[in-house]
Amino acid sequence: MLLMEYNFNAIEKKWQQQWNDTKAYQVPNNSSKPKYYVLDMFPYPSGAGLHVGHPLGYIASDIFSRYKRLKGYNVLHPMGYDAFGLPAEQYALEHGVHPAVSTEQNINNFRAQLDKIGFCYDWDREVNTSKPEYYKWTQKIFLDLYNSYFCNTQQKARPIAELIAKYETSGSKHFTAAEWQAFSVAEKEEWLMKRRLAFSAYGEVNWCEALGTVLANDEVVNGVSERGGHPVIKKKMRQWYLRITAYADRLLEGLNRVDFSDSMKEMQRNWIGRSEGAEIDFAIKGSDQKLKVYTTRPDTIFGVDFMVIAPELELVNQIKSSEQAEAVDNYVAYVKSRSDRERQAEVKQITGCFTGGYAINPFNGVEIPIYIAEYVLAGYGTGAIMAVPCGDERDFKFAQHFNIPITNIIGKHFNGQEANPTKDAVLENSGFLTGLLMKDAIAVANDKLEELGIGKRKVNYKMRDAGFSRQRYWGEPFPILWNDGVPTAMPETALPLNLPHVEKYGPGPEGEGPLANIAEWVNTPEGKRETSTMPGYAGSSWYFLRYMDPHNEAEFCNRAVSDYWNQVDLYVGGTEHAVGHLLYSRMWTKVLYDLGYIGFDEPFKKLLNQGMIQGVSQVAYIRKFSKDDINPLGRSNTVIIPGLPPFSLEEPELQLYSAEFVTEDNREYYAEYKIPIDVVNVNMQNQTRNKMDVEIAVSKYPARLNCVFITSEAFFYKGLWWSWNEEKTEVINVSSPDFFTSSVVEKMSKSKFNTVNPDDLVHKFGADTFRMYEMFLGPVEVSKPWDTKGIEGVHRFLKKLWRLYFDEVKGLQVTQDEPTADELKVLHKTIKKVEEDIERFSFNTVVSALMVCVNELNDLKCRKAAILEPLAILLAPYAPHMAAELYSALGHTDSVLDATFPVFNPAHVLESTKEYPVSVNGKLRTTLMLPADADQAAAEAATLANEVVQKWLEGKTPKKFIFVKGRMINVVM
RNA sequence: GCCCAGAUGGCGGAAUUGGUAGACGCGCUAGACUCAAAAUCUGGUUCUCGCAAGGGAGUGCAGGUUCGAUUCCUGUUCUGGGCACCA
Repeated sequence: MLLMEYNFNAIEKKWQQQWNDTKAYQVPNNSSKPKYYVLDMFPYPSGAGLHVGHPLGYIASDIFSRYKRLKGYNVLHPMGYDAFGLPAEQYALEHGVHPAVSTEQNINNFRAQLDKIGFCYDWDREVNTSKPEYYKWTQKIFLDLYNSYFCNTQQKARPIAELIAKYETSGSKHFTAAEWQAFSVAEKEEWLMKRRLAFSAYGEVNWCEALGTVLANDEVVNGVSERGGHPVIKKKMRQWYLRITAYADRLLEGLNRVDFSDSMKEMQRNWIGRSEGAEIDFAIKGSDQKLKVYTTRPDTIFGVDFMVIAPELELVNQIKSSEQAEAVDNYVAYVKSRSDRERQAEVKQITGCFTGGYAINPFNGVEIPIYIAEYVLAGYGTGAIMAVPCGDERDFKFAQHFNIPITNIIGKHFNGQEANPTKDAVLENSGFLTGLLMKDAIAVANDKLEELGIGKRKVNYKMRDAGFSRQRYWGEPFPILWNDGVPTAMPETALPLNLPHVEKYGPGPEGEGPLANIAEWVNTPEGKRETSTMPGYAGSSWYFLRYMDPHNEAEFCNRAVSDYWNQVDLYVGGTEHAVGHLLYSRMWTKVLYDLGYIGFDEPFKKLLNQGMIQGVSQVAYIRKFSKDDINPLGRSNTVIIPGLPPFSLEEPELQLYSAEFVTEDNREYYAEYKIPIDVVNVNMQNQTRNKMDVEIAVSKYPARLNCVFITSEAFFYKGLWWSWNEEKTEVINVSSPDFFTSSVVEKMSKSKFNTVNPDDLVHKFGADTFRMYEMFLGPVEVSKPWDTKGIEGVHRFLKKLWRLYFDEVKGLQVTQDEPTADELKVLHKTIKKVEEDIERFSFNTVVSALMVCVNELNDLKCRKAAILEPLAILLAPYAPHMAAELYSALGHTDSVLDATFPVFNPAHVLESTKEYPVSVNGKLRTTLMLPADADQAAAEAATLANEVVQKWLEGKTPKKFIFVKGRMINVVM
């Protein structure tokens, strides 16, 4: 009976088993077919499991992979796990479960969920970054980074041995060869550290004294630790970094050679933040020190009214006057508690502090007061800016706030009310620059600065070197040993350096990671091990290479294999990785290319961004009562229920108000409360409202039994509805009075009770329906809320499609008759649409096209194999199980996976006539049937003879007649 | 605050190059089948005036360019993502 009706459970089980048994998704590393590499962004196997938002991109890439296979490609489509990371360690801290254990559980769960959806991954290529077989190579690539430097002449990475050889023979601009040879090991290492691509230096971290640990930005909320609410300050610690800034220009250049969206490229360009400007040295009054500022506008140097330097600069202590010392120290302490983002985001409230020091303008000798302010960050430029209030809005506000007199150098272009950042004004009041157009003056000022030796042109990048160490346990250990503060690299032959097992996940002494607690691991005869571990992006910066050659024990990826698979042709993932992962992996690829390990320097040829599927949270309200308040029904806050002790409505978590009570006016008196329950949409006066069944809600979540659900009709408490009777509150006999919720669209998250689990949907409707529905929701790149209701429409469509082939009673009904012209037209129209839309990643409209096709074939009562067989193949990327079943029912013993995609024949869709829309003055008035080859003259004659057109012309002669062949007709009068 | 994106019926969305706005699906609604229900099938469904024929308005908001704008330009509002230790 399997063949009669659409039994998706049996069909999907059968084909998944068969594809598994025949290794149908195994991909060889060589083939006569052209190659195609489709990759999903590396997932972190979170403990929360998959919700319907996760597989969106996986389904899109799966469809594309299957499509490419039908088109005759050898398609690499792997999956694996970015398994190191903070959440597993956090879970270990709280529950004592070792991260390796919880990670494995999560992976098993993740895999089981993925398998149900029917993906075509080649699971023989699965990788896991937390396995020594994998992180051995992450460590090896780290050593390559450590043992390389960026050669400015060749603009590429070279082995550091070449640099050492150069130092030994010819020295550098800082030292002679003889001096180099006389340096101690530590001194040599200090110089080399300035060049290594992976290097160690001091940097600031979020330090929480109370917890004795370094915190991730995620763990800091409003300046205090998320756990416990302890103060968090900035603290300098020795850290590892990757010298990504050396690659800034090449990362910019590479963007021209990849197919990413313009906005994605724009975000990366802005992140890199290349700017051309000048560094200028200002003398400091009464000091030998210089104040070095970076500016992109040296033309405004005569308009400098004050300087602002980053509060954390060492210089602050040297220039602060004794009168200002206390204020400066207080301000510096305040800034230490602020995150970089807070420091830049705060614009309304201007903060800062005068240091008491003055810089001297080199051109006119004017004394310029030096301030510190949080909006200047030490990491960008020189950490000091020259402020020109007439030309910069923030400087202007700062000057106003501190009553600093403003110098006007642009005459009438500055009105004294707001700054004018123009470059097109003629400079006034500007010494040797007076009379020049500002944009021309930039070069003149730069020339002068360089001539006088007080400044030089400088290209700057906003991007900073990437912090590469974490004071954590669950990450790759560094293959580095320390001796008296000097690091040495372990030999590659000693890799992997295994992550030791620990029993405790708490921090080590001095904020070091948990590894510092294992003395026997840290102390070795060769030196002390580095105790921090690598960050999450270490393993994910090169994983796309390991998939090509996942079991290679001799190298991370064989060169011949990476030459075959080459770049990832299609990379699918979210925009949230725009500047993190994508930049890091692009940098690593460039380094590996420079060092000759691979033959391409951009990892991802085409990037497809997937939108986020948001959850719809249901909200009830909690009344925020004040002391003398009465509840919204005009009664006191106490509800009396006969036979029960009176309860007060002043225990907010217990009373949930129906949304009908909340209006715009009184909204401030209510707080939102997320409800874990599905709702029913009801139409009321042309408005959709969400009605919740309180009894079901309570039965599903027994903890809610003690809640009071308040509606205008009655309230629900302890499983009963009670009336709002003036005299006495009594049980009423009603079928659920309406309890309304309002809905909020937001990120899917367990805490908001708005997650939807794909397993339930696959169980109820089948994987094929689920896959199609995810695509049908909308464009894959766009974020949209999930609505489970619509899935039934897609399920109905698949059943309808099934019934084209099968009669419930009579079974397979397909005939071998010759198809009619109409039937061929429907098929070929669909082939064209499906192919074009998949090629442009418009996956949602493909589903519509298939629906239209099935509707039309149904109208034509088409049961012909010549039509239905190609249709099954068109369906295969989206609903592979059903397609396989139909294909085999049509008599095929070969696999639908390797069928040939139907070829579009334009002869079948030719039309002899075209219905033209006819507008008068741009407004559509009628349509007109014309021969497809009608020319302008014929069209004009037919149009003017048309009754409706004549009516609108009112006897006048049209001024203009517009005819766009095959498109439209417009008569202008 | 800065960077990026988005806004179209009751809902998700379609309109690919500036050319018939609302395909397809959900929901709603009327009907067929049924003792009834489910399932299935058929019709209707942007708003608005009108018995109808036929008008008018309409793609967040305000302008502009054009014979013609959801599409291009300027400004603006709101929503989402990112902002360097979540991944």
